[in-house]
Amino acid sequence: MADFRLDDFLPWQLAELADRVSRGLSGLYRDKFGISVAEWRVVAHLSQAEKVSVREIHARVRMGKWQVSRAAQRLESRGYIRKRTGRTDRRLVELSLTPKGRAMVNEIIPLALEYEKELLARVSGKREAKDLIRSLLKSTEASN
Amino acid sequence: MADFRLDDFLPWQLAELADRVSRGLSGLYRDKFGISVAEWRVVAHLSQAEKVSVREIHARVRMGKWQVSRAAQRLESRGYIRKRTGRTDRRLVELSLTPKGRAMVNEIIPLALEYEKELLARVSGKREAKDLIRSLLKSTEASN
DNA sequence: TGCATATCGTTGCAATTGCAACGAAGTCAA
DNA sequence: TTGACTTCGTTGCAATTGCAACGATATGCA
Repeated sequence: MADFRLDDFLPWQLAELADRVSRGLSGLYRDKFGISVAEWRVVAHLSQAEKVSVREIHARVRMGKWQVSRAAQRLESRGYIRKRTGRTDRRLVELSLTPKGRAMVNEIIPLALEYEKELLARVSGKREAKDLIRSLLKSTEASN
Repeated sequence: MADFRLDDFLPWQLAELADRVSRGLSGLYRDKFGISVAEWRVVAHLSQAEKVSVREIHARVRMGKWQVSRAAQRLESRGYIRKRTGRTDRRLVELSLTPKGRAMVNEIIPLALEYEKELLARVSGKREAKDLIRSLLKSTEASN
């Protein structure tokens, strides 16, 4: 039963890899803008749409909604986003980027894309790589 | 600059995937044996070798050494491992599985391997998949 | 040998996290 | 309209985590 090597075990490899990549990437924006991974995810998501509710981000990015809430608080206090009560449904809180936040995102995104590119540069078959990840994500989708 | 989709971004995909897989896997041993992910990693690592020091696990699995230390404490208090001061270097603490711990590991490992197998089952090109992960791990190795 | 320095594992403490409970707002049916 | 029920976002609190400092041991150089 000694035929188990932890460093050949896919779940562990994925955890290790994700951790390294996350740390590497966060280095790109932590120092410069003082935002955390959670905060980066929120603003990155906001860059895709005009107004987004906490609920939507929670569902999409699968962060706890309290996590989104606290990230939004910090981002607002630093002037990166604006929070406004929803017009039609007043339970909702609409988040949107301020010009300052937009500027920050516009500065980070190229760095992030560059980081991703370099990550894949040394890998043979980038196409297959992305397909594989997508496939794995699909196959774990049920485990909500 | 709206050409950035978070859910197509590799770092985020990896984080999401690793999280899902980790949760799914831990379900296999959490209920049955009441051990955490950190504790599982320690015993899994111990299954490969007779005696291992805290230091070695810390370096290998890249858990904080205090994390290893605390996991070892809990594992010892439940009778899964034994801690003993190193013979030659008395600063070291040698960790080893008790029979009870060995039995637990022998029960978990097949489940873990089965889980990994199912994870890859729906993926075309398992060989390439493992190669890809290894390749990515290699390319992020410097970012210690 | 003796003293400075390094390493190992643990622990105290502060920061972070996750959960569960809450108030506010909305929905639906009677 | 009222009252039961649901949903949204926030927050209090407890558990977890990470760091930095510590005691104990080892090493190396004068």
